[in-house]
Amino acid sequence: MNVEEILQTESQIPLESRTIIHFLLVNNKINESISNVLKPFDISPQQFNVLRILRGQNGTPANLSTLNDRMITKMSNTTRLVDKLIIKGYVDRITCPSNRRKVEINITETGKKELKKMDIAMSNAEKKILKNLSKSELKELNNLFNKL
Amino acid sequence: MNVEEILQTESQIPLESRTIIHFLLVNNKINESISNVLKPFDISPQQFNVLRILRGQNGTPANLSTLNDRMITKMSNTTRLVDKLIIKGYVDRITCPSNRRKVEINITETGKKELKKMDIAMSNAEKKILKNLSKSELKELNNLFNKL
DNA sequence: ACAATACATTTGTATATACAATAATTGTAG
DNA sequence: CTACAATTATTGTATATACAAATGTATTGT
Repeated sequence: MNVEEILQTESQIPLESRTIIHFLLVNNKINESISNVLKPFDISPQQFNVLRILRGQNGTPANLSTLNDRMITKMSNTTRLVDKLIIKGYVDRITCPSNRRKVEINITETGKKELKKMDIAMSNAEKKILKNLSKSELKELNNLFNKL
Repeated sequence: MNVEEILQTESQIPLESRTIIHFLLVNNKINESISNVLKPFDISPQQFNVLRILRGQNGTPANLSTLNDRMITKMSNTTRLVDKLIIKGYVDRITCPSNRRKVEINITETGKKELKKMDIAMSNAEKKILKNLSKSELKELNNLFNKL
């Protein structure tokens, strides 16, 4: 994935700008791939993200602010996102007994089962995206990201 | 930016998944920063992208499919995106005389002037995002991206 | 106990985006 | 030269997202 080629420019782009643009281009590719993986499951990347967070809770219910904190893409409307997962039967939501302002959101058995299928598809897609990088290159990439 | 810390998990995530998640997290940070830079100019990242492409044309008008090809984030509605830039007076659009199916889109002088201001703000933001990476680390990052 | 404040979520609304359908123009095969 | 296919852009519509306002509940100070 070459920046100059895609942008069709001959001019010299400053290294910082080039890096950011490069980053956005790669990100786009990743997003596309993720969307394709999830499309058969009729679930959006954000919904998938929420499901994974809930599973990671290991049975401890999550409330909305917890979800928001841990979501990759923060969005102001986790309520409606959870609504959609409820309709699909992947999560349930009850008002927190000890503090009725809060809600308790849990992944259902159906949700876990479906998530497992998605994981496999996702894992394959990830490997495909990153197939040209060696283990050490992957580590290097993570190290660089850590610095940001 | 540490993945495990943000995801609040103690479990070992496979290197590939970790890289992708890491990528998405960094991307989110970049997007946020870009949005903040552009907010005072009342322009979306996509609109900014289109303006830059048009400037890069050096006077050669672009039609919609050219824009679509070069845009970082492809979206199906470049028409309405251009509409908004026209309202702001940053670009103009005429139907192509030689092929009336096509349109010719150009950046205006006002557009160029505003874009110059945005560039400065954007460049500062880019430097800020990448401030913890050395020149050689930036190059390394670009090299890794090239392989994807 | 009451009012004021803070908290957690939900709802309203405007804008953005994705995808499909439509319209307008051009190219082409017979 | 006409019918049909291909190209390019626009419009319609449903869903997603961002941001602000509203709702319901809990906490705090007096």
